[in-house]
Amino acid sequence: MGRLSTFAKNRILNLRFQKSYRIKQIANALFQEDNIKVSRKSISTFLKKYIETKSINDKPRSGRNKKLTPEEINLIGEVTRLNRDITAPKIKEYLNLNVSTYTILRASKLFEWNKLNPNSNEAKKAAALERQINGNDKKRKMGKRKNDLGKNSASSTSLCSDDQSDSNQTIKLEPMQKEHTSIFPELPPDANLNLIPESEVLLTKNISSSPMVFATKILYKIFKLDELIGHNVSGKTFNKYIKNKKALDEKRINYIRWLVESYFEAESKDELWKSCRTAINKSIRNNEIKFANAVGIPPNNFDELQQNLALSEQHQQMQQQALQHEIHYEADFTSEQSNSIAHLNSDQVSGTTSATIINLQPNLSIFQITNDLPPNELDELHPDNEVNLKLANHLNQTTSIVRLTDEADIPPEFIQHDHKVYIDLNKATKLDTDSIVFDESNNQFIVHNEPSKMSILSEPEILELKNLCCCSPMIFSTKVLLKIFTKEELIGHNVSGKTFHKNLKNKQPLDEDRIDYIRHLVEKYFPEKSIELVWKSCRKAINRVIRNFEIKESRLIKSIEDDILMEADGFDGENLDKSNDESEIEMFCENVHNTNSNDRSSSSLETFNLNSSNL
DNA sequence: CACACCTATCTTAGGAGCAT
DNA sequence: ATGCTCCTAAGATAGGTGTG
Repeated sequence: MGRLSTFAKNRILNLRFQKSYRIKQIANALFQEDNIKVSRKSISTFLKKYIETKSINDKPRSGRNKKLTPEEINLIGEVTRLNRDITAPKIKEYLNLNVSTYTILRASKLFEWNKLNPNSNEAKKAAALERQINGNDKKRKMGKRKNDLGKNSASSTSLCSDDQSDSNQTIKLEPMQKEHTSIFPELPPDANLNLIPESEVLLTKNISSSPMVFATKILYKIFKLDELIGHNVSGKTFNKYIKNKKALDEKRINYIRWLVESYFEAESKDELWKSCRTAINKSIRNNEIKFANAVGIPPNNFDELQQNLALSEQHQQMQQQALQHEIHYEADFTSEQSNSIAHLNSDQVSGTTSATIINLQPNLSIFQITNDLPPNELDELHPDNEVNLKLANHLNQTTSIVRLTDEADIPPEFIQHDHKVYIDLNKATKLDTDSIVFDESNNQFIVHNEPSKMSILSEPEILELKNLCCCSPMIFSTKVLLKIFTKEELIGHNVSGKTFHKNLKNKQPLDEDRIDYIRHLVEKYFPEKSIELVWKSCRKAINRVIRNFEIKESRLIKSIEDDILMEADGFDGENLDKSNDESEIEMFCENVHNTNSNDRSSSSLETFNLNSSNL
C-alpha cells in the first residue's frame, strides 16, 4: 500500500476541480495516464480532507508520548533557573525522575535561560517545537514532503493554500556556511552492483510519496532479507537491548544514497539522506520484529532469526532471484532444460522459448514467457495450458505468467496492464500439478501415478496460508490445522494421542489422515533437509495450539461464572473482546516461549480472548 | 555534556472488503 | 458514491545511549 504522492494529489485536485471528473473517472485517469493505482476510497478521503483543511499535507501527528509530565518539565525548568550549574544526574536524583539524564537535559533546554547552540540538532528540534506552539510551523522537515520538489511546486501553488513564504522569525538559525556537498555527489554507479534499470527507478520514484519511501523500496530491491536482518545502515547501535548489529553493505548503501540524491532535490543532501537512513533502519527493524513474532523468537536474536529465515529453501531461492533483475533463462533452456521444455511443448509451443524475470519482489515473482506464438492466441497461455503451469512449477513461480500481447478482450483470470497480460495462477483453474515433478537427472517432467494426497485445501488457500506464515512451517502447520479441524475435534486431542504429563490424561489422537495431510503440506512447502526436526516442531506447535484452546475454554467457563456474579454488581460484559483463529495463532506465537508461565492470573481475559461465537 | 544516531510509540493515511 | 471496520505502512516526535 502506497501513499499518495504530491504529484498524485495535485492530479486528483486538477481532475476534480478543473475537469470536474467523478471519483471513479479520476481513479481511471490516474491509472491509465500516470500508471498510478489509487483506490476510490483514497481519492474520496483525500478530497474530503482537502476541502476540510484546504491543504494537501497530512494532518499533524502527535508522535510518541512524553515520559515527563508538564509538571516535571516545569520543575526541571525551575530547578535549572535557580541553579544554573546543576547537572542532569543531580536533577534526576533530586526530582526522583525515571528517565535518562539526557532526556532531563533536553527538557532543560526548552527554557530560555538554558538555550542550546542554535545550530545543533537539538536546537532545531526545539525550534520546530516552538514554531509548532506558535502555530507557524509551515516549513517542513527537509525531504519529508514531495512538494519540496520543484517538479510539483508549480501545480501545487495553483490549488493548494500552502504558504511556503512563512519563515521563522523567533529563532534565527545561522546560515549554512557553504553549500554542503554530499560525500557522494558524483558517485558513479558501481558496475559490479546489480543496478536497477532507469525505467524501474523512475517507476519506483513515481509511486513513492517521499524520498524515504523511495530509498526503502530500492533497499528491498537490492538486498536480500537475510542480509537485512541484524543489520542497520551504519552498524552502530545505541540501544542497550540491541547489540551486534552489523553494517549493511556499504557499496549498495552508497548506491541507494546516490539514487536518492540524483532523483530528489533538497536544500541539504545530508538532511535528505539522514531521513532516508532513519527510514531504512526503521523498516528493517519493523521486519525483524514482525518476523520474530511470526517464528516466536526474541526480535534481537539475529542469528536465530537469520537461521529461521534460511529455513525455507524456496524462499531463499526467490530472494536470490530478486537480486538478479531480468535474469534470462534462454541459456538454461537451450542447455539443461531445453529437452524437457521441448518434451513438454512440442505440440503446444513453437519456436524459441525464453523466460525473463521482469518484476521481482519477495513472494511476488512474475516471469515473462516470450515465444513465437501469434500475438492473439491467448489460449496458449490459458491456465489449462500445462506447459506454462509446469514451467511455472519448475521455476518455483507461483504468482503469474506474463506475455506481451495486443489482445483487447481477456478472460477474468488475466490482468492486462501496459500492453502485457498477466495470468494469475491463484485465480486460474485449479489444476493438480502436484503429481508433476521435474526429474533433474533425466531432464524431464515425470507424472507420478501414485494416488495423490488427500486434497482438502485448494492451492490458492494453501499459498495464502503460506504467505501469512512468514516462512515458519510451525505457524503454517497450525494455520492449516485450524482450517481443517473444528475446535471440537481439537479439544481433548493431540497429534499422537500420547501424553506424558501427570495432569493431562485421556488425550485422543487427531485424525491420522488429516495430520498426514498437514505433514505432506509442510514437506511440500518447506522442503527442509531435516524434515523430521521440522515436523517435530510442527507437532509441538499443533499440540500447543490445542492446549491453548483448552486453557481458554476453561477460563471462559470461569469468566462466564464471573460475569454472572459481576452482572449482579452492574459489570459491563463487553470487556470480552472478540478474536479469531488468526489472533489465536499470533497469541500462540507470543506465548510459545512461556509455556510454563504461571502468570495466568495477571494476563486476565485480554490475554486469551475467546470468541464466544466459536463455542 | 553535546551530539549523532538509533529505537519506541504514537497518530494519520490508505487499501481491501463489505454493505447501503 | 459513501461509510464502515480492520489492518498495515508511513510519518512525527519522543526517549536512550555510545562517543568524543
